[in-house]
Amino acid sequence: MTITNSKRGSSKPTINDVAALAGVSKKTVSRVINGSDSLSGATLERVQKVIVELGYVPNPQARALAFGRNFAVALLHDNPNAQTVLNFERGVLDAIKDSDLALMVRPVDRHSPSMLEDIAKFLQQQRPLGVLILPPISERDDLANLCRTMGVRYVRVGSTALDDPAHCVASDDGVVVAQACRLLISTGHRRIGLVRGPHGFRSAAERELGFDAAMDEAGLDVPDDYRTQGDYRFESGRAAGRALLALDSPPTAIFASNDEMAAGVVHAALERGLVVPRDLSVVGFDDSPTAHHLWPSLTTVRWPIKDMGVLAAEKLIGDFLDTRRFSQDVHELPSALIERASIAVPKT
Amino acid sequence: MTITNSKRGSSKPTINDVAALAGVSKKTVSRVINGSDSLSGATLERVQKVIVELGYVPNPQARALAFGRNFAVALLHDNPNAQTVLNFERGVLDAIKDSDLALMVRPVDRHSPSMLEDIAKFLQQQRPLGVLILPPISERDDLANLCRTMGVRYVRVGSTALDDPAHCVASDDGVVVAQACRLLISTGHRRIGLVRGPHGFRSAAERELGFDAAMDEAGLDVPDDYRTQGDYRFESGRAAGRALLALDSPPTAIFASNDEMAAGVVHAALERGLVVPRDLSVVGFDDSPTAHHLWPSLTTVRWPIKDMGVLAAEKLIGDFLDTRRFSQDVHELPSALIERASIAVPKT
DNA sequence: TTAAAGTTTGACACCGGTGTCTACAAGCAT
DNA sequence: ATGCTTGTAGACACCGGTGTCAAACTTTAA
Repeated sequence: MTITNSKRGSSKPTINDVAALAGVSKKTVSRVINGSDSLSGATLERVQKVIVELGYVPNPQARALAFGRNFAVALLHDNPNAQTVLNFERGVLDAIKDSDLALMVRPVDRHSPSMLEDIAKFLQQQRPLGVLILPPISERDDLANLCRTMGVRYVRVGSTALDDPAHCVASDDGVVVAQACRLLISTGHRRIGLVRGPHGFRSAAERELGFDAAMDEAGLDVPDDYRTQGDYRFESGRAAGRALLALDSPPTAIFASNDEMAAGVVHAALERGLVVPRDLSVVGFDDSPTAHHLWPSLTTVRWPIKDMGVLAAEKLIGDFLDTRRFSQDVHELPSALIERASIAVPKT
Repeated sequence: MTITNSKRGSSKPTINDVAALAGVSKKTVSRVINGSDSLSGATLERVQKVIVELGYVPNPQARALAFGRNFAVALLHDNPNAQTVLNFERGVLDAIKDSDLALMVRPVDRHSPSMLEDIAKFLQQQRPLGVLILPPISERDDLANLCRTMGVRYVRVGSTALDDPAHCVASDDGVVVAQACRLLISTGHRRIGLVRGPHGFRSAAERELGFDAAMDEAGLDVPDDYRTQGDYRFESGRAAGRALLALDSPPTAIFASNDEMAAGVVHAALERGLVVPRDLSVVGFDDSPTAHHLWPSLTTVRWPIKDMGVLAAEKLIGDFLDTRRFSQDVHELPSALIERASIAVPKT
């Protein structure tokens, strides 16, 4: 026993204080903290009692230094949608709230040429246990490779499985979009337009696939000019809406690949003096606040984003958590179709 | 000189490697890193050269342990508005991007009885250099006191100066709201209704004060039933709108204390078959995505939230930063009135 | 009964920095 | 030249944990 009591009586107790009071070595206390094996029931109990008595909490900074890793998980995102990021964050915090893990959020800039380097530097410096990656940057394989080569755990969140089940959490965009489109079809629509998401985005491709599936199923033919290109932003949706509505035989319903663009489509319709949904039905995707606030409120698709946060955290650092809500092998979570007021029976 | 080279050649260089290569002691390298005084130009230069050569970056975990503080600033928020949080975050990151500081984001639950304890535990464990507090929890003096007694620096963000200039960053809500209301008045409105923010919120009070100022100035009398109570959420705005429009002599314009409630007011108007802005002018506050996406797009007030992030960070940890954009004594930043399409000349 | 194997625990170095105190050199007044 | 102050840099302990390795004790097998 070479342990001395900490000098400053008022300060937070350290591992040394616990060790001294329990009459064991630091290392033994460390073993108790980390739930290591090979501990006799007697010592374990004694040490735990002292820990509680002193209200001892291990110092994360010291642990990080000795362990070579920060007891934290990092969230990498490129602000697809503020509400999404925050809700996901809530999910992650929910999952880790009983552990002594921390969450660090890292916004990155997808358009910066130094993005990968910046992230590499961040991972080098902060050494989180692992990273959670939100779309759209979750789709980048080079980022996943970076994590792999740097030995940092990662979980990618996406519209579809982006990686093997251990490294991804997915929604089923294609499935719900098909469901949404079937709703349009069963309401009577035959001429249905599409506003795509940006090129190169997996989510955009998945949603279009869902759209196609529903159209095929119903034997509906989609003319080329019914498929318009957007970039997930409001203005692109408005432009797409204007183009679609200016066609000789315009669609009676439009599926926009996200809510912002759907809002743009609604604006385009209103500009022409059309009434939504009487003259045009619109469906969006995301269930953003906008979808709720728009008039008419928008029928849309809601990602189970908070649950995805929980699941992603559990996948990433399940071994550090003592309670789990999801089983190991789940990786896809179902989205929900939120039916609101933007769909009606077509006039003709 | 008691320094030995690090054994593992491939690993990141440590302070020991730098010291050995430069032929100085660890402590001297430490002095260089921290820009301490009392260093001869010769050694400083030599050490700096080696640092660059080796690509040495100090290990934040080790620094945190020795320094007794994490080189990070924490952002405490209660999700007033997702976009606001994220934009503020951007500002903070902008300010610290050239330093080796990190940002940790901490959502808290204002309604949880253990909020203060949770935050205290967080501060104890993570030991950030300081905390940035976003409204509405920034308004809580007990939180500020907690920081003060725990010796953690803090800066509070609010609608008005919540603390002495060194500890707060403020917008000028009252001033812009008055300006917005003057715009309504000069457009011809005489019957102007108000949807208040929730009781006990400084921002709500400030905005009402601005409203009052403009009304007084114009000698307009505001009947009691023109002042309705909201809680910053959509539904409360809709309810308030319904109540106002059901009055015998309804207002021709309504100022809602935030955009969500303004959206609710717009819904209430549309429900009655009114056309906005022809039959009712509406002004909101926040410049949220909703304000932009609504039809008609909403005239509203934009907080300089990103700049407030920069300013708040500079106030909090200016001594760790080598570049500053704002002068020490600025603490109020001007908001902007964003004129869009929701105001028109009243019919009568 | 004794050797071999397994279990539990401690001493000690170490992670990579910073604080304190001291040694030494240079600059200044006496 | 002597003594004193000031500036510069090093030795060493320390922050609060974890890894390694060996000692002490227990159990099992011969």
